[in-house]
Amino acid sequence: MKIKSRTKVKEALTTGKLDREITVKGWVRTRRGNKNIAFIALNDGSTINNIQIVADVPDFPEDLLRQVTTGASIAVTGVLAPSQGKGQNVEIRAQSIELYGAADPLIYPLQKKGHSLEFLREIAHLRPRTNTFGAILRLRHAMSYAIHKYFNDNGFYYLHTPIITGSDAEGAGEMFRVTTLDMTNPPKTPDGKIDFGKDFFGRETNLTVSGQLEGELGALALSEVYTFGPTFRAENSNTPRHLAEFWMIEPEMAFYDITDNMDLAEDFLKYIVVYVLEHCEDDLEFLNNMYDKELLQRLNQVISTDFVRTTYTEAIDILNSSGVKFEFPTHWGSDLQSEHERYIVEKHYKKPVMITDYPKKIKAFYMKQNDDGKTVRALDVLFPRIGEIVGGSQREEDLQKLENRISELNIPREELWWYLDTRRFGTAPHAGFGLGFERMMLFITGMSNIRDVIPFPRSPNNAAF
RNA sequence: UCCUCCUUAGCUCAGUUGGUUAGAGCACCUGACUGUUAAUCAGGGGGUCCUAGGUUCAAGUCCUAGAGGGGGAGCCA
Repeated sequence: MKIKSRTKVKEALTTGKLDREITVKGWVRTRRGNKNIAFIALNDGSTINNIQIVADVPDFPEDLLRQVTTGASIAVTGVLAPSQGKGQNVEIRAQSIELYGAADPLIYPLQKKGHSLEFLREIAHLRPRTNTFGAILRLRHAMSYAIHKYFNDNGFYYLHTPIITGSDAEGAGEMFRVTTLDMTNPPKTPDGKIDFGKDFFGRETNLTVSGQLEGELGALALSEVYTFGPTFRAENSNTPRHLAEFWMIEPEMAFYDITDNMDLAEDFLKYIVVYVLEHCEDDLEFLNNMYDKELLQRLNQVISTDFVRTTYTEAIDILNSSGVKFEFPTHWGSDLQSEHERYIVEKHYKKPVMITDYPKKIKAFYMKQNDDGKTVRALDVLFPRIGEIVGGSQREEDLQKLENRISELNIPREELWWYLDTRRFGTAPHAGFGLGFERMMLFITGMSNIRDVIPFPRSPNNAAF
């Protein structure tokens, strides 16, 4: 499909078919020049690179060029020609310029100078027009596509798990309530509680915190499935690594054990990195130069090394014999804190680490219990700079063991009858994990705040745009 | 939620031991320049010093509270 009479900037810059008349459309990044000649840097989002428009000022109405300022949207028709100046190979000699929309330079917030990421967060409606967010959004798309392609090519089916859930048993975090009840005067039960039986679904409902449980239902029928959708956590987390609304990828595979799970996680993560290195060179180079001089080096290192595979118990031993004084002392049974994870990944191994076999006390009910009676087949993948990027496990497929664990943790069993049915009928070994999409974005882009790798971030006290 | 730092022009920031009319760079406006590269050069306009109290002869500067933001921690992906 081709839009008649419009050439994308990316194509114009790379086509090699010179001395032909083309039309480009986009937004002005800068305009400079004098009363005889004007240079306009035009960008349409198809690439981080701008195309240079050259206009002989006397050929155009004075009023028109005056309005061609940073942020304005224009269409330019002219001849694509080798550039006379340095800095670009080709340029367009403008024959006609049409102004779609001016951007009053007195009040347009974006300037041709750099802006702080904090300032850009306040104008999230305009920040896609910056080099940085153009690069990030193109990478976000490329990664999404790579994820679907990877799973499709490997025989996985994309399963759409529900956004609205009646299950409160997953335990992955605080949930957002979904209701149509009148909040100023909700119906009450005889004992004074809110009567959710009168709510839209006839029960309490929330936004999903994970598609995993439903993912398991799919895996125990289609063998390999994955979800890729929005996920909601109402935790009051104020960190550069947490969002209230984020996207999560959750593959779930029948007949996989914990080792298969690790093999998949490593292969999958490397595939995404290879994909963006091959398809997003310009954007990555820009981010490498502007934000993180070691970005490309780190990405290349990840794909050329085997991830370390170790156990929780070994990790504790490493920490205890490290000689490092941690703020939180480590002992077998305590959860690994950020400082511990960082030491393991960044100081001890200096590469991605997969840790398995955590104490069952600190992990979720559905994880497969090991024969030692103390640990479960959990899997955390830790990345340098990011920390935990993947959390998963082999799942407990034994009905009796699963029910026992549910009882021990006082989880309401009746809400999980459908989940337990999978163990009752044709149960099978299976495993899966969750990848935080924006965490992966942080790693790929070198950005340091998760609010800068999603177009419109939602976090405590912030749902603007 | 806890700890900590920050908030001065449209943006990024300086502002000394509290002391006259609060500064710079960029942006913007005007002018100059026949090919620029975040163009350059000259000139100009632009301020609720986050808000509310307080201390003081005097507060951008010190104190208290609040709001917003950054970083760290917890929760996790």
